[in-house]
Amino acid sequence: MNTKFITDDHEQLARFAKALGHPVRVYIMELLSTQTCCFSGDLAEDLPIARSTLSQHLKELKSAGLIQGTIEYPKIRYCINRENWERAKELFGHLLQSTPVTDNQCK
Amino acid sequence: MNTKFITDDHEQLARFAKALGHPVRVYIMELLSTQTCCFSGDLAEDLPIARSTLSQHLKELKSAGLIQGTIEYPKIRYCINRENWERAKELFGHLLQSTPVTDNQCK
DNA sequence: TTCTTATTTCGCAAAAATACGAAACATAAT
DNA sequence: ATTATGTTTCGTATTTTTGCGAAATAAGAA
Repeated sequence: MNTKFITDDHEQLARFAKALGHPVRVYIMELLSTQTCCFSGDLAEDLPIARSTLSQHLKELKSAGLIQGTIEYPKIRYCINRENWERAKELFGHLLQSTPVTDNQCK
Repeated sequence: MNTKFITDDHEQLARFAKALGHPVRVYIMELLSTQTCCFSGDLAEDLPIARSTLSQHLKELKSAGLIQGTIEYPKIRYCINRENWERAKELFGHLLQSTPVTDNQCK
């Protein structure tokens, strides 16, 4: 409980991870990361959940900064937020690519 | 709601992501990914949370398969579960490294 | 055997996530 | 002005997560 062990990067990474912590949201991000964009209705046809539920998942991804929506009436086009996606890439990459030492080197 | 849009990989990635969806757990995994192992008590000294709370975070990481503990009385040595960590690396890597096309290619 | 140590489990409470259907919204078409 | 369309917000219920302190546990030391 000393100075500050949990950094802003830890917090940010946790926020991104939490947003990815549901299969539906993983599915959406995967789709968006290959296809650049999509409409809520198209997703709704694929996924076995209510549209209102899907909308909430989109809202979460949006509030985590991973996607953004632009209105194209009567639809809404959802795309990846590239800047933050890059940031997520960096943070996850840093965490996952760190190479654990051979073994048994506890402090 | 057709055949199966959400795959086992989506589920697995979501499970890993969810486990990483808390700053304390990110901190722990970062520590373990550089330092190979640690004891619950050492973490407890660093982190501003009750020991029982820390224990629950460790339990969650364990049940997500990201870490494992071996008893060394009176302590417990926690290490990364390398096999699953590799799996997480693959899954996250695949998702994050996919290159979105230039723009505007909705279906 | 009794004490000590490191950690976990238990019991609880508060907050957040998940999900649904109904209703609301904003615009474009009629 | 009314209707149609795609999506979101609202209200609600259920489940899960987060957090704490107190009690339990398990083994080694005294």
